[in-house]
Amino acid sequence: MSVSGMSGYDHKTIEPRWQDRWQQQDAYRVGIDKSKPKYYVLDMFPYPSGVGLHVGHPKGYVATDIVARARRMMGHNVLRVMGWDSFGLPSERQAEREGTHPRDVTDRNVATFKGQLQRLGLSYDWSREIATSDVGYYKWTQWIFLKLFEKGLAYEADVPVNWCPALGTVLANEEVKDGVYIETGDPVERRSMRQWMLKITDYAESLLAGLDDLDWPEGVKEMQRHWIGRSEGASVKFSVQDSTDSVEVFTTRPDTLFGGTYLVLAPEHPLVTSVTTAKQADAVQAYCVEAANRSDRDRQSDAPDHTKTGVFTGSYAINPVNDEPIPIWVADYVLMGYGTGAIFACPAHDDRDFEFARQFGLPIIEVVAGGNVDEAAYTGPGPHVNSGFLDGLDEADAKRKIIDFLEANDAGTGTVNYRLRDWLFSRQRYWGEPMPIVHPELADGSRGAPRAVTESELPVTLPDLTDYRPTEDGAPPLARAAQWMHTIDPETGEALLRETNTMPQWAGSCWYYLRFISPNRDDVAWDPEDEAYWMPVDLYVGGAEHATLHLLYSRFWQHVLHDLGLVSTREPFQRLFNQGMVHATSFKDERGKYYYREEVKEAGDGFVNDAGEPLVTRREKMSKSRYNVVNPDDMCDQFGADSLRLYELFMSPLEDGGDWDNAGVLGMRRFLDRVWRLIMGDGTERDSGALTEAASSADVQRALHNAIRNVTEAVDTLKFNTAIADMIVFVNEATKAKAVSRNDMNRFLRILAPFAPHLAEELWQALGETNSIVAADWPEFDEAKLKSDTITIAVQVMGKLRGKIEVDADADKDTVLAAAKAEENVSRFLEGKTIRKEVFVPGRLVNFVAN
RNA sequence: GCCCGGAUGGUGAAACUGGUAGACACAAGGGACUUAAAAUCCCUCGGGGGAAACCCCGUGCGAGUUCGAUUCUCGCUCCGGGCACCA
Repeated sequence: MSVSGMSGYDHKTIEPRWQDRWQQQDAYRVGIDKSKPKYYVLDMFPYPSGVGLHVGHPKGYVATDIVARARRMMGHNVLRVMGWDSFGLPSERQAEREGTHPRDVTDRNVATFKGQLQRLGLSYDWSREIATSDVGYYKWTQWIFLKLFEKGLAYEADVPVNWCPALGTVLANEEVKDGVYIETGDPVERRSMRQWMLKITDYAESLLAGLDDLDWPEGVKEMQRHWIGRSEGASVKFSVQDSTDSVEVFTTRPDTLFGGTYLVLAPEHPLVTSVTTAKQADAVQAYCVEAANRSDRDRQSDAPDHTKTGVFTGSYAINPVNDEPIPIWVADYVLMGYGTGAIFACPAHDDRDFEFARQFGLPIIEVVAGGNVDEAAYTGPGPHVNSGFLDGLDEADAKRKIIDFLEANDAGTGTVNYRLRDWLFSRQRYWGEPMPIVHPELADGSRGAPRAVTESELPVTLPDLTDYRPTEDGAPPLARAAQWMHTIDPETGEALLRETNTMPQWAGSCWYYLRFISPNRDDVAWDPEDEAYWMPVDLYVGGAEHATLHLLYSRFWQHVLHDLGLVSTREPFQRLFNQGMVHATSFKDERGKYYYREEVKEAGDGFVNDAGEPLVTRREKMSKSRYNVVNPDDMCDQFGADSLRLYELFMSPLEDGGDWDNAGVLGMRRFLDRVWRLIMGDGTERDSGALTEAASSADVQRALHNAIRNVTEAVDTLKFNTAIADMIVFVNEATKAKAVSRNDMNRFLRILAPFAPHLAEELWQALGETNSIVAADWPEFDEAKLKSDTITIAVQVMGKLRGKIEVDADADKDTVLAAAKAEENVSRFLEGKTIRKEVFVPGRLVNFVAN
């Protein structure tokens, strides 16, 4: 596959030339004239991994680049920036393997990424580049943490973590599966460790409410709503028989309390020991130990296929609605992390309770009519029965009445519960932000209560280390930096110990959109006036994989900052768009080994390897491990960045990923070659372009104005694939006509410029323009030019297409109907029939209903 | 299991609030130009029938609403993503 030899379009000289020129001219410097409207378009910034980019990554960047370039031409100040989410575990691991410092690894990876992005001609203002691992950046991450701490939203707590003894480190939930570390297979155990938590649960209601007005994909909003998981119900107090203890449970169905036949505590519930009778003590303890060894994740992930387990404590609780004693059980189908860690079970109307009751022979009492509770739990609607004063009521009324009853009898209240948990914010890792926290060093060498360092002590810089693994006793790696860890209070001289946990990778990405506003200021995190001008982000484009975590965490910080009066908007990202994942063909043999495209041969219908064994070909997500990545650098070499940019968006709608095909890039290259020839000719004597001073034909003009209209709309709707098709149609029309006016070509280059900036600039200058096309005005389309004198009307008989007629665009209904009836084929189908109905759709079709 | 998306030619895909299914591109085939090749330009390109005009069938499957359904409704199948004992 190669590009045309005769064409004068040589991307290898044009693209570097204009990239250099734009850089010299500072063409993408963000404007500061605040009288102009602003547009903040943001890409989810990447984690600079060691392997570099493949062609799937820049799809979103190209889309935002087109929006940015077009908006500049439309007269907006555009904030268009790029940075690096550069703290994180992979760099730390890579550094460990190479025996270098994570900072060096990071710098090298950033350089690779940046080089690849720059070749694509993306119009970032690189003077605003940031990296979360730079001291000048993380100083302000620490500053925000102080705000959270001061507001009581950061606290320490003992929580279970995934501890991997072999690696001597704590692992994230997503790194653990089936009790082992997914990468090495080393076993992971649960340990309770003191961890920093952020109280995101305080913002559950705020985060839920804020979603309504956001211009986000409905699916993402739904996922966040589900993640937050608001449920209304009641908290009910059950006193324990013959004891002063009482158990509090949360339920969304307080109306079924009369059907409560037992109570269940989570194995970790603090009352388990005190309610267990001496006779049951051994059994309960054995059960709890076993449950403790299974991680929360395991307990939950295999839940559906597992039969329920549990053990009776020996005691009874008193049901407050009827004073009946019901047994108290311990079972791991109740989770300590949700509600109160205890439930009352109503097996007749809850699937899980039903299964458990069946398993252990516990009674099942129907309290809502409508099902058959001997067969299965009934969760549908129906009148209450066997429920005393609730009998006959529907669910909503029964709930109201029972809550009134509970409140009147001091046995419970109506409450709201959330599925959302507090955010585990500390990591026992090196390559992250140190926490701006110190503890008094007590006489025995242990740590006292945490307190914040003063703002003037920021940044708390990350000390240099050579060994990044946690210490033998499980302390984070920063504990090795003894000199750094031991410090003194600058005012009192008190001995202090620095916090040795670092922040998770999410921290830096939580607020980077704010730092881009004033990236080079070291006196403030962001300038308040500039913040008020630029925020919120008008368009945020990135992968759907961040639907909950990153987007929820960022919103949380923004809400807190808004409550503190530090930012002007409550929501950070007004409009969100998820670009799709790019797929490519992969080749795999029976053993599951992958092959590169170059290693396989076509054979009949399929492909074989060198040994002639048939291979399975599949369309899979593009990734290094599947041997199906395409490097954007290769595409830039072969076809040029402009062709690559066009293909990224032409291949499919932005929200669908699409299947990569190098031949498609060639197709875009052919299109650009035709654009070149229209203006420059093919380099031979007999053809020196198609430009005329006279006006283009009506057909050519119609195609041009249609393209202008659709490209203009696409800047807003992001439907670039069809916009590009319309530009192609114009170029095909103009090529066929062999003549197009200089003026029209001038207009066309301006709508092409956001897509293929290098070629457009080259040809723009060839037309005699002296200012850069980057700063040219956006062309308007002329509605009148879109209309044609005649239109084609489809003619149907009984809903089937029988002919087409050509009529004047302004022909009235009677004229059109007459012409339709006269059409040869149509008249044949109408012959001998009576027309019962004439359907007339102006400008489109007529349909005769006849029999 | 639950929630959210999808399914259209050999391929990626178009089709605006129900109105000419397959724009545009890739691949394939044919032709022109050329000593030849590349490039370029032109033609064909959902399936079947027919010399042609045209006809029949066709948007995952099965029903329905309608003059008319890729589009709306109901019931399925398959694929992708998310959540998964959340009381």
